[in-house]
Amino acid sequence: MDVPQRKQSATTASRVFDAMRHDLVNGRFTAGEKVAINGLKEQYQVGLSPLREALNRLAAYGLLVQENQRGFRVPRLDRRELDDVAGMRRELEGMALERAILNGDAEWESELLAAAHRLKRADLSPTKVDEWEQLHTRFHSTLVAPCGSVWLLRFIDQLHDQFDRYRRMAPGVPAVRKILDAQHGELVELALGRDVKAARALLEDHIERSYEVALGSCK
Amino acid sequence: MDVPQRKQSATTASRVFDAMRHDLVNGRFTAGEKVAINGLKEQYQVGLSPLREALNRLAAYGLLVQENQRGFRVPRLDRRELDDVAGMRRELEGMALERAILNGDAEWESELLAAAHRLKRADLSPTKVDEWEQLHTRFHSTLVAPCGSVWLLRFIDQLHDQFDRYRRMAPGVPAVRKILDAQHGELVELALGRDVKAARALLEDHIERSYEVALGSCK
DNA sequence: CTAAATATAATAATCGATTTTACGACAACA
DNA sequence: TGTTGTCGTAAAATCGATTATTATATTTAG
Repeated sequence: MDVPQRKQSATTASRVFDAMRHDLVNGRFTAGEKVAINGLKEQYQVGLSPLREALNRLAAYGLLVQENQRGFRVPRLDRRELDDVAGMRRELEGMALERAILNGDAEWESELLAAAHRLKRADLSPTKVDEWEQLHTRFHSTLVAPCGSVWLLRFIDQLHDQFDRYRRMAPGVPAVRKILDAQHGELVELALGRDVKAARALLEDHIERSYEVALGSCK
Repeated sequence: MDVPQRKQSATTASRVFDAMRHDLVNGRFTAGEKVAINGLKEQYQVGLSPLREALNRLAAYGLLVQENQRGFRVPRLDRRELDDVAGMRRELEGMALERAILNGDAEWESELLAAAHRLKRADLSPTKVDEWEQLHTRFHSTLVAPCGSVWLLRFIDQLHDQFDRYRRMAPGVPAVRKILDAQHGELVELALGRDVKAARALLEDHIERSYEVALGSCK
């Protein structure tokens, strides 16, 4: 038996898109810098056409800004932009969570418990941050998954990527991190208990606290 | 005095993106059809590279769907998709209108009046539909413009394009059209009167009625 | 006759090279 | 000194051709 190839016949452009998206969100690019296309060609070992196609997608997605005739730039870290992103996350994820709690079935409950458990067990040691981040993203997306709106989920993902770019640039705050981790468990409890109002309030508080940590990247 | 050239040195890819976005929203492509890249090359009189870059952006934007190794397709018209889009429009534009009414200044009031007036005066004769559509879009975007969130406006634009694709495919309903047109004026009144609740309720009703018209494209 | 296997045609994706545009240094002029 | 204009270089955008993949037609085995 052979493993079905990781992404069935992914195209070069898609692979570059995924890789760059990951690298942008995780702060591997300096905010505000101009993207050196020829440099990226070597960095990702690809040709110009698929690379440019990936850059175009990333710009449409909002992780790059495109200026006609003068290439692509990594967006600056801007306090007001972060305010906007965090505020929209509160609104949209709050809305999505309410709906998810109303719609979510037993299967969702199981997956949510599983996602929370995996996240709690994952360690946050410097070498495994990426893995932790992935589980964290997975947890939050599981939480709102059954909200019933594809577009809402799409917007939330997009905002999450924007937000994480700031958060990953910011210095960690262990004390707050501890609170945030605890809130993940509490969120699961409230969600399973179908306490719509309390769950939403907690999620909004969770985002608010994360926001305060993320602010550290704007100074 | 010379008119600053319409789009200062826009790139070929951007021009194609704009043109195709317009054509997709206005139903110049058959829903569900596979995009014949070589055909488009002739249709828009451009080479392959800028065309593909435009297609990639449109896919990231949601007006095309991209399937690795098998090109691009025009999304199908799907009843549930329309439900989702309309529902999200109600939520997000409602939210944006509330904020806009709280933030909007005198300049906004003027622009809103102007936009509403231009729309009312525009005729809807078959040859000038495009012009009317443009004024209509302009009106709705002016209405929510001072909501204070760039991301909210971005999502609203995106949803508007999605929605209009359905509406423009649907047969017109003159009786409803008349009501909708009247509502534009009422929206201005309520907005200028800073009646947040009533304005939001009316906007949501407005979207609901448009939705019922747009439904005609799914049968 | 049906279904799997193979060959063929169509088209998507990518590459390498060319053309076009912007940016910075320097010179000419006010 | 400050402004404007020109040139050279670097980079972005585009083109034309090639390669890889999928879809279609045809063959062949059961």
